[in-house]
Amino acid sequence: MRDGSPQGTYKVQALDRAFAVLDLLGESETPLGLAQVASSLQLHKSTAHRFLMVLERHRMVERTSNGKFRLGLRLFDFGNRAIEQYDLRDRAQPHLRRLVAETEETAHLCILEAARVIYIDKIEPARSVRMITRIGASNPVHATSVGKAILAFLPEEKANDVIRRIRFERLTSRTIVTAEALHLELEKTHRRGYAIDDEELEEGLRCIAVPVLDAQRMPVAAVSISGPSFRVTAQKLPSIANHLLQCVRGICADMGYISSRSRSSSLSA
Amino acid sequence: MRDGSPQGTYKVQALDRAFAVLDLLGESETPLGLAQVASSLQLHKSTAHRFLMVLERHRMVERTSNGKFRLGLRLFDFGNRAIEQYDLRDRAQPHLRRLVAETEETAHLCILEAARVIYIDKIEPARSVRMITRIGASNPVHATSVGKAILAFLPEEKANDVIRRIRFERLTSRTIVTAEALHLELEKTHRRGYAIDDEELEEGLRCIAVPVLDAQRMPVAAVSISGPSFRVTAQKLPSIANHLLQCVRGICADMGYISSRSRSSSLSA
DNA sequence: ATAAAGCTTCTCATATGATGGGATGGGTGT
DNA sequence: ACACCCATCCCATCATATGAGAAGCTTTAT
Repeated sequence: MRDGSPQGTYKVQALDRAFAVLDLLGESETPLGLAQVASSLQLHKSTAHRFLMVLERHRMVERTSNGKFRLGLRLFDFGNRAIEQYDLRDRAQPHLRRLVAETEETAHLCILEAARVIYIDKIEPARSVRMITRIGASNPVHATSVGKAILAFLPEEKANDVIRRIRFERLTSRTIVTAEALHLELEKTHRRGYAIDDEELEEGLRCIAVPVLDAQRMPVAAVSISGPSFRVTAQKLPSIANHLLQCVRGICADMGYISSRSRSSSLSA
Repeated sequence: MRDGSPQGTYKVQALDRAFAVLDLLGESETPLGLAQVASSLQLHKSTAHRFLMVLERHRMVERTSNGKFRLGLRLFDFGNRAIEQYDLRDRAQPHLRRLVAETEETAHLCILEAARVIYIDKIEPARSVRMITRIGASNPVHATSVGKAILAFLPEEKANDVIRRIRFERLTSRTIVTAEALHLELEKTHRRGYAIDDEELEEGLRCIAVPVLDAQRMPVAAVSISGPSFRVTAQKLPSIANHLLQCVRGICADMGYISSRSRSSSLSA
């Protein structure tokens, strides 16, 4: 009973509804009026209104000049508090910046949660076209280089726990969609020392990632470089991987993950 | 009736409680157990437990390995969505970076909400000791350079609305604690073109700020440089102000705030 | 080993507190 | 001026959250 938490029991209607409101506002590109919120969520006007007023009091939503609602900055506050614990982010930034300067492609810093990877930082090269990812967003482990990088260096036990939770959705023609194929890939990844996502998440996008291992050699995060396939070519992979490894080495040092005789075996280029 | 919202009416007990839980976890440095949460908030164990379970289902809180609770990464997601609307932040970053490189002191980007300024970005010089501010946090307008910078360039009307809401708390011996004194200071600020906080928020901390004006010349944000008083000396202020003005000019250009014959009058050095 | 204390998880009868029908009023466009 | 749409507000009803308490589980003390 210590595994997943399939039991959807424990309800507090009001909370579910409130979060549905926040979700809705978060999804919407533009601020929404009361009526829109109410009808989208099948709530009655008065109910939606009451919720919005309470949420506004807590600054979880705010109103635009024309009276419409959007997410409030309190959430921004909470979000930053939530991420603070992972001071990994702050410490990693300078290293990521150097990495981006070297490779001229977009770098991401991710951590694992359940069976998804969450983007906790992103650095883009000045000249590049913007990527669509948003910090805070998440993607499935099985279709990302960062996901595979972390999984490949997790102990069997833990890795299997995660893999069991994956819903292998197909995202492109190359997405890995079976646990067996994933296991094979992870083995290759471990030997190679870095993970590759060859258009498995998105057509035309190639990524390469390296895990950040803590003092106990447990992967706590991963750093990736992503770019259009025509720029991130197969020949360039080893060179990029080298930059990544160096970057991660710097992060580990900064985090105080003593390298002892450390990452020589499977993680040196 | 279009002014403040003093009416604390509109209650949804469940929501207030849930946010109290999040607040508590956000304040706490370390993760808390169920019992701690329940007693801190005077909730009964079962109630607190139910809330935490629901919050966990929504990933608003997560559990550490030893079963304690802390803020969840869903909040990080929401926070980033909330801030996304202000794409000001993204666009301003490179300019702030340059500013920090030039001045070698910490830069902040802030916006006004009610009678407080919210830090939406912070860039620190590599060598500096870390400042204690956290992105997402807020400070009262009357005791910050950014607050005064924005207020000083707001139309009378609006500025007074804000000032009326201020609870003039004293934070240091130099804090401005009366509306009259603040009005005088704002006038000086407007003429000068930049705002100064001379240890009014915190002993030993001196800041200087310039507002970011949109196409209608309305201040939408402010950029500041903060540093220890012994480094940010009176003589250096004009020079720093110049860097700030240049930085802000860049931001405005990037945001598409057409400068027309613009910021020549009161805001050029 | 065993007991005791402390904390979490779970169940259920109760009344508290959220609900939504509907009335009111303000704003906008025709 | 009229009609429409939308936000705000009120209040009787009952669905919902509540909290006392029992049962598990883990850790610490004896």
